[in-house]
Amino acid sequence: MNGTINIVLADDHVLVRNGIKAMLESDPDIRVVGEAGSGAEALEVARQLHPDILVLDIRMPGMTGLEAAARLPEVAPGTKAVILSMHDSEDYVLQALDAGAYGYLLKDTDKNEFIRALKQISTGNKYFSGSVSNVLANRLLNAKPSKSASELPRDPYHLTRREKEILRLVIDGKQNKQIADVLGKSVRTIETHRFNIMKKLGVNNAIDMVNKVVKENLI
Amino acid sequence: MNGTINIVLADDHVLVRNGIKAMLESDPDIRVVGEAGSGAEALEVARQLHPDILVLDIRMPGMTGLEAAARLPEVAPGTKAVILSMHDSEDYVLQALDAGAYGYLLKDTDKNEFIRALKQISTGNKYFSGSVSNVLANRLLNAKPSKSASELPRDPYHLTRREKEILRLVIDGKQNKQIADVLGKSVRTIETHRFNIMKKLGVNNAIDMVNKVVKENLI
DNA sequence: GATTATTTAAGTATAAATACGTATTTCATA
DNA sequence: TATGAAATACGTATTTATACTTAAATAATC
Repeated sequence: MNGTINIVLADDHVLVRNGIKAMLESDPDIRVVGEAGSGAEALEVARQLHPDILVLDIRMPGMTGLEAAARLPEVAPGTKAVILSMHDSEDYVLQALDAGAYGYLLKDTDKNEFIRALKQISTGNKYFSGSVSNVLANRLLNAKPSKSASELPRDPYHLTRREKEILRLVIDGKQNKQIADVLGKSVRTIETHRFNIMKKLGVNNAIDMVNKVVKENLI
Repeated sequence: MNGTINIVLADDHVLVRNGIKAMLESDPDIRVVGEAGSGAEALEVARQLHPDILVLDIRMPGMTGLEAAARLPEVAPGTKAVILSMHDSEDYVLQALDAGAYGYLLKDTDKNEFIRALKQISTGNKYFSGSVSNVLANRLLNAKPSKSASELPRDPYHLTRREKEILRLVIDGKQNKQIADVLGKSVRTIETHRFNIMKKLGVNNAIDMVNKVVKENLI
């Protein structure tokens, strides 16, 4: 990353801010340039300083961290909000996402992970504590409920393992020569497999093979 | 659930297995009870030992970790699969989810996080490395915005009308002879169009052409 | 009406895929 | 250890696709 990451910390407890500040500034690339004790104050400081990242405790007097995160783009468009919380409550996590937060970290996140998270976020990625990913993953799975079953590779054509492996490479656009090289086999072998695969699938050319595989979600 | 967590490690490199094993067994609650060097072997060992967690490297000879994860319920219903990977590729992460994996950890995950992840997974939660959560979060956010922009066929390659028409037929699995018949043109004409299309798209074979068109939502 | 873009199509080669049949080796498993 | 499935590989032949170049006949547009 290019240069120092400027951070503003918002938490209504000075002690907590000090603790986090000490933790973060042990890394030479991170600098805490401002602090705030409430959501409103956080926005005000962010407007003045335009830090790279605004770390917001979720629970603060007046305006919560979630609210502040949602308003952040109005006052400091380039600044990325990160929510700090004690709980990995599903509600909070999803609200943070909705609020446009770039991260959701638990307060018991250890130092290394915290720093890693901030660095990743400063590059524009999102970072959610691993413990929180549970919420995201479940949400994603429930969003596409019927999929997970039919998303599993089906196998109605009794393709062997090798055949599937080769099929995968074929679909990836590799030609027989390349596949042969990758697998350390002769081109003739690949051709044979390919012939057998097409026979099993009942198709007459490579493109129909690809279409069939994609459509029927084989592999 | 409050006893020892039994783990089976699957990675095709003994060194990697040893490293992870040493790392994990520094925790008194975790025991590595088996190892495997391939996806198939992993399933076999899982069937015999029914561990709490099966840690699968994503890249293994023959059957990938993702495939093995998907098949795991058939051979060891209670065992939870965790994918280990070098990359936080979006594809892999989502595939892992689909495969029913309980976790996706990057290989550079540090010891504490690794152990925390396994403990959380053993209780039935999911755990995705923070760096990976980026993928999940974006997926969740993009789930509904039915991209009005990318829904429309894009045209960054300046394909002519005829070229698109032919491209459509090619993707439909038609071969040049058939296309020529349908359009009442000579096969050479179709070949020329096809050559020009591939040139414009910058691909070297039909399958990559299909892939590109599908992926980039041309046509 | 001149200019430009598109469509059409051929020439000439090479490379690759398709279509089988056949056959050996490997390997899990009965 | 016999058996069958899977993986390996060659032979032979035909068909398609790829890789260019060139160039004419049609549009389209300015």
